[in-house]
Amino acid sequence: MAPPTRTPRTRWIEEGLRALAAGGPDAVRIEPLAQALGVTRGGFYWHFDDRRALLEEMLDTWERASIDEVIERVEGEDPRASLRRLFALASSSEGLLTIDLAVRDLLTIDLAVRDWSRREQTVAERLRRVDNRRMDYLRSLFGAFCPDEDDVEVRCMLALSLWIGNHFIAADHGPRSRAEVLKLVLRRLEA
Amino acid sequence: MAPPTRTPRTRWIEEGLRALAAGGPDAVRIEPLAQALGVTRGGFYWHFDDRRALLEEMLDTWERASIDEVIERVEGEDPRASLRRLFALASSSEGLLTIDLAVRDLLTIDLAVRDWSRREQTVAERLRRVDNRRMDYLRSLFGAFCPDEDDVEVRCMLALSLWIGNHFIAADHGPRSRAEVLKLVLRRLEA
DNA sequence: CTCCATCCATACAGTTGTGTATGGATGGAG
DNA sequence: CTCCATCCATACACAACTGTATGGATGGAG
Repeated sequence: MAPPTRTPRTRWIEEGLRALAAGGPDAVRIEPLAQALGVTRGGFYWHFDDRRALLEEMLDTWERASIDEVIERVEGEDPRASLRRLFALASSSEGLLTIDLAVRDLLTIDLAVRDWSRREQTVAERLRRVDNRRMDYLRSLFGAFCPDEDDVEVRCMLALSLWIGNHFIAADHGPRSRAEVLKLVLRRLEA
Repeated sequence: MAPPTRTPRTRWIEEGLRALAAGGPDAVRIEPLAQALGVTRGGFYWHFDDRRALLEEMLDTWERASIDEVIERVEGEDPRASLRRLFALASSSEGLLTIDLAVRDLLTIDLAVRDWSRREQTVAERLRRVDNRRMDYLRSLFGAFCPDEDDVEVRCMLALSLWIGNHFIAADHGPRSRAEVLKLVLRRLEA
């Protein structure tokens, strides 16, 4: 049925996501992608209508992958332990997901999509779905040991902000390392 | 001495920063810039060696503008009031700075530069200078009413993360508005 | 072995941008 | 009025990419 298919759709999508992570949406160009895959653009236009179509499918893949896979990875009994695993993941590079992208890549794509969403409405809507899913999960974690609703919401916002800020902030912390500061913050958030 | 200079360097830089804010560094192209300014590229290459030179000067301008102007704007007696003004600024659009860019633009440029810094070492170094300056300021604010050093560092990291996260996070907050959540978080941070 | 689905190479036309070269305009200083 | 600094228009050479068209190649199904 399905012959060896030397360069199937998924390879183009993977490579596209890699390019997105590395250089943003403007860096996702067919010609360099083909070169990276060791072929010409010939096959690309067999799989996809045009560049837009690839970008859409890339976002489909990202949305599906990041909406649950990360959560599944840190889920467990103790909500506080899940929180710690969540932030440990932010610095890790081990493991692969269903699609052939490392966790580290998934995180970098996340950041790229965030910036992208500032200028594309459709991307913003996808990000909203993903972020809402994550917020729900965070609410379930904090809600497990915080009685106050407002308190839960505050902690969720701070946690997600921290997750993002950790990668977008370039500041030093004097004698402390970033990892140490993160540990301190986390201890505060799960108090 | 200085004739009317119809389109001086600063106009190109301004328009470049506007393009950066709107579409990221890849959107800063000479041809469209010239079109936006109502001229051809003729004059551009008189002012600048090449596109890189413009990007450098844009970053110079941004670095100088954002390293102090925002701080001057919120500075005052009460550190808690300064904090509130800081976060009020994050949603405002009033007022102009020395260069002819609105505060809102300056903030958007900030986000664009953050993403940019992930792939350009030189940009990352500039951002580090700016972020360190801001962190120092935040430390002075929190330090005014927090005795514990670790506590200060935690709050600074959270505050800066929140400032950024507020713009990069797309999640909803159930019955609450984002502004309400921000107010709750701020109350917590200045407690 | 043949056929067909799948994928690739190549060539072409068109677009958009870069950087250079060159010949002006234009207006204030002298 | 003249000159010069400042700025602009135009034209050219070049590069990179997009999308289309067309003719293969390749390998498993039948």
